Amino acid sequence: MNKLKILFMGTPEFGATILYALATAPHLEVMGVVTQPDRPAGRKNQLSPPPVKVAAQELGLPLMQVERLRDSAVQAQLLEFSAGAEIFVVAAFGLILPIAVLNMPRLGCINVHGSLLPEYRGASPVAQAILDGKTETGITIMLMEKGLDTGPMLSKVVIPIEPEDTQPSLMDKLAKSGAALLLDTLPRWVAGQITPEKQDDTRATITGIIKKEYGLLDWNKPAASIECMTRAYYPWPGTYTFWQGQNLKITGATVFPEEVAESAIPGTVVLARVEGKERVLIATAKGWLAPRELQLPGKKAIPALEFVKGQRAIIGARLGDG
RNA sequence: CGCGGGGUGGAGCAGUGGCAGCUCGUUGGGCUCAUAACCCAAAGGUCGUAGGUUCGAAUCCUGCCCCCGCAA
Repeated sequence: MNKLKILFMGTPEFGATILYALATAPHLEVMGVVTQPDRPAGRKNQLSPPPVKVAAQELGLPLMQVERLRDSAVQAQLLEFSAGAEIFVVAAFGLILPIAVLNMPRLGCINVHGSLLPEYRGASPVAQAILDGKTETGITIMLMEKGLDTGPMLSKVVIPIEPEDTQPSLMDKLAKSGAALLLDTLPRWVAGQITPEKQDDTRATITGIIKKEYGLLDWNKPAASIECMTRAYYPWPGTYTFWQGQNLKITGATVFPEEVAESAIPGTVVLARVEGKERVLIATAKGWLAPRELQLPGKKAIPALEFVKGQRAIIGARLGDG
């Protein structure tokens, strides 16, 4: 039996996990990998390769890096590069595939998407699911068409969201399950054993690209939804507030009911004894938020209680504003 | 050469030329029916590192190492 010849497209860690699974599967052959260019990153703006590039190099696979797919010159290159590929598999690539590209492979393009479609189409399905306090999400494998994540679905797997799941931890689970599902789905689809299921567009929701400002905490929200933010936006863009005009980063949090301390204006920091333990609590619209780690610019993130020992002025202060 | 902050007892911080300090922890003692609360006492620091300036450097100058925020 001939191995299915695949061209893989992806960029971040999620894509790299999928790529490893494809490349090491005995019944498949990854004949090439397409990813985005190296980008300046980090403190010295050093050029860093996307995870999928690193994976491709470790696996010894032919690699092509593209900035954009709209140019006909790039498309011509891609056509040449992908010669022989029967199907394109796309996982968190970060670029929209023009029709001309979608039409290249004989068996079309399929996408591994991090949600249970038609819910959470778009760029940030995982963060949005955590943000919404969902208890489960999943992976959908679908045929790609012109619209954004609108294509017919081939298979799905449901993944529970644990209360302590953060964006990367959930992403990792999704990638692993998605990879397994993909290995199972590909041969069955190629063999004609799957009937694609059309998406119910009336139930569709869209997620956009996350912006830095989304991480600014609003103490007039309930503690529970702020806690979701700390998990959805970890580690990027992170969640933060302001204290004495300085950016104060908050990493992780626990929610406590209103009764554990005397009520205060949202944003107020108090030190209270809860269940025998000393806790730093921040007042919210509903309930208390106990931050796990706090960090000032230029400083390390440290446990809230230790932070307070060195910055006693924060007790009784009001966070937010600027 | 992207911009910037920081390294001080075990932890977190203050100290910008003149005896190294604060909150907490640790250890010992006291108070108490009791305590993670309170009181008293003690231990614990070559102030990241190498050099320089100075009568005198944690503090000023220079090199190096390490940590971090912003921007991307």
